[in-house]
Amino acid sequence: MAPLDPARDRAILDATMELLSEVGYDRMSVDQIAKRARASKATIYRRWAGKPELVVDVICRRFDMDAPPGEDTGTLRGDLASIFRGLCEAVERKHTLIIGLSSTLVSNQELARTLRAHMPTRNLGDVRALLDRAVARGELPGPVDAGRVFAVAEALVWHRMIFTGPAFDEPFAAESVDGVLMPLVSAWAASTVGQATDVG
Amino acid sequence: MAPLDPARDRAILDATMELLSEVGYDRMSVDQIAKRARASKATIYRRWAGKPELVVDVICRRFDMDAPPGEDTGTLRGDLASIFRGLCEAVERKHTLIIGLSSTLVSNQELARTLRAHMPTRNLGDVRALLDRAVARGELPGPVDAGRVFAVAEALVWHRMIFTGPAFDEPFAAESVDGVLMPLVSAWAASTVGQATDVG
Amino acid sequence: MAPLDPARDRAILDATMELLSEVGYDRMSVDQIAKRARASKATIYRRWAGKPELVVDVICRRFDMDAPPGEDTGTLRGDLASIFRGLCEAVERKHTLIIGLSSTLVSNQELARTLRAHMPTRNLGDVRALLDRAVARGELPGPVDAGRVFAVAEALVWHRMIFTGPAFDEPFAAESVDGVLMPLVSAWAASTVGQATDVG
Amino acid sequence: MAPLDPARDRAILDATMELLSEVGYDRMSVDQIAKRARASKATIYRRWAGKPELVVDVICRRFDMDAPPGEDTGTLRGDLASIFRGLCEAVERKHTLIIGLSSTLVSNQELARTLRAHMPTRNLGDVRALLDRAVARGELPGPVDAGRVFAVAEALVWHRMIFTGPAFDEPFAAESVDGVLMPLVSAWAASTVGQATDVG
DNA sequence: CTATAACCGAGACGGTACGTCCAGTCTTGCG
DNA sequence: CGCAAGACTGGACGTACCGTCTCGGTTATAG
Repeated sequence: MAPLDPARDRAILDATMELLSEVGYDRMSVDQIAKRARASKATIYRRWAGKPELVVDVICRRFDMDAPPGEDTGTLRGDLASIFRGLCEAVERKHTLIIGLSSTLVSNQELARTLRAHMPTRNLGDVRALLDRAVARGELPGPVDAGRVFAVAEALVWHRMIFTGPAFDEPFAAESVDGVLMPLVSAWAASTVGQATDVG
Repeated sequence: MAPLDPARDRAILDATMELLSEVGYDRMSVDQIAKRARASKATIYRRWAGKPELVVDVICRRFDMDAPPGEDTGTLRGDLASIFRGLCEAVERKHTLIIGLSSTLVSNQELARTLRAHMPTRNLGDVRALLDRAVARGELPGPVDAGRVFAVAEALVWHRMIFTGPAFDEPFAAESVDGVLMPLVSAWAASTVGQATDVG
Repeated sequence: MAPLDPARDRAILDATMELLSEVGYDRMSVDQIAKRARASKATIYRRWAGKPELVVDVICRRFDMDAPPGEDTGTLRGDLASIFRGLCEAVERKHTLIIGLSSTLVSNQELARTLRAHMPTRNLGDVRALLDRAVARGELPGPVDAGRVFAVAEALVWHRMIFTGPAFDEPFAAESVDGVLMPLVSAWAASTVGQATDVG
Repeated sequence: MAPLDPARDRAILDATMELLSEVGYDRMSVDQIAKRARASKATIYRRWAGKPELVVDVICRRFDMDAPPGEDTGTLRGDLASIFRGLCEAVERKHTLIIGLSSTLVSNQELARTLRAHMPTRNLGDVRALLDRAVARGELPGPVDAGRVFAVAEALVWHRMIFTGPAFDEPFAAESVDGVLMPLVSAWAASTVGQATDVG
């Protein structure tokens, strides 16, 4: 058993995941985690430097942002709305878990980048497919970078969550899709110079 | 001296402000605040219910997001870029202060809304002026809601800060202004139905 | 309440005293002490550097070695036996309390000396009185230094406790009094040069 | 290599011996012992039930109280002083090692008895020889039980060590030999009933 | 000459205690 | 009364240690 037992990793990560959702970051104690995982604190601190690092690891490993795949509704607007609502759901579902991290994310930029890298891959593919379909249908005059679209969508959702809490209601979705995403996609497709991807 | 001495308010708010920038929310203790303000903890707790409330008050009162006023560059694009860079600067300057709040903001939504309400008033006026100038110059075919523009800009900046740290470099500004803000403003001005303001 | 509240001192010392007697030094935890004294650990550690120091203080303040006064039995032998049995009782009664200290006592000789100084004063007076009575009765031909007598008695009792545990049975007392103390006292009284007091 | 390797025994016992002298019983951890002996904790616990048992074994095997044999000085007083100083030296030399045991000795009386049984055999023979020589020379009118003499000497030395630290100076030795041991030996030799050996 | 069995070093594990630090409350004494 | 100073409870944090356990590797005797 010389190497750290991966089964303990899992038990601890699971317990942390549960507690994060139940009581939130601040009111979750390491002793609680240990007790629920039937582990000892030493076992936890042998793996992670502290509570924040543990939670970040939970995010990186468990947080697959498993948004619903994004259906094919037959229209660009419908597809975008589907994706967007999925993103809202995912963020809303995990928000307790995400919250306490911001400070750590900023103080530890490397972890932040790791988190960013692990997070949205799946949805990005969905967005790409969605845009391709729209081009194929003739709804868009040219190709659009899926990354830019997703970055803006993500920015809107996070901004909403940070400033007003996870109130992802219908007006918000409508305004985001009709007021921001659709105009942007149309403009980008019409232009021939929209190559930059540096927004997010 | 029966009423609470306003000079103490100021000393405490100043000390809190400084410490927030220096060490962040989590690692700032109330004892530190008291010591630096040459105040007693009782004096602090007589005024605020707790550490989160104090910090939110600091934000509401001190955090005027004192971005540079936004110059008149003669073009819509230049004006937008000026405002956007100012926003970046403000957020970057205060990011240590802002960061540690996210958890509090989410767990205490009322305070979050208060904060939101107090925060961007000044820049909003600048944005409004900027857009009016553009309409007057004929750069825009119709009026545009300044709130929507500002909300999107804000979302982009925060998203950037949260996920990659405050790396507000030139490519980011260019892509944000040219790739997102300009197309959006143009689209909104062209339409006649852009009234909703519910993005942020 | 700027100075440390003496009432807390007492509560903590009392709790420590009780627990020492109930469970012994090793199995007594500082958390237990805090809980029983309705105190916080911070309050304890503000006063004492650690568990050993606290216990040593308990000894110095509470441990008055309150042996029974030593009755006047009418004979030197009876008086000596009375005193000796009282000493046995005292040591036996407190032995749980005394035990865990030896290591601390040696590593901190100053505390050891303090302890030594505070411990046996009362019995020493009894011994003196006892010897005076014996001289007055003519049982002893001359005066005897009470300190020397008490030191030897103490040495015998501690030696017994350390090596065989507190088995202060009748044979031990008999041998100590008849075999050691009585011959010594007689010899000292007979001599005219027995003034040194440096045994203990 | 089916039987437990005696070389490991020795390495562990040596390491324990060293650490006991260096840091004392309480602050010596089993991990330290294992590390210094280049052994595994399992190897230690395969041989001894726990830290106290290991240390007691160290005492029993290594602690031969290797006092200098006690020279023949030609006089009873000189011989006694020689033995006594040897005892002082031995105790002083090992005091760090001995100290931390008292608590264990008391809480585990069986081990204490074992230790007691193994400890003083050698010196006891010396004392016996010394007394026989004195009788042969006519310095003593009758035989004296060596065990009683040694027990009292031991008690004096330990008492000194426990209460004032190992300050085994010349006055202490003089007072012990001339003031206690000599008078006692004389008294016992003169009596015809001094058979009890129950002091220690 | 393999195979079985015990030893061994290394070190992770659960549990428990330690000593530190912090939030929020309460007390004392001064102005 | 407000204020500064600071002690107080409660409880979480991260470290250290004990005694148990499991892992491979190595060595000795048995077949």
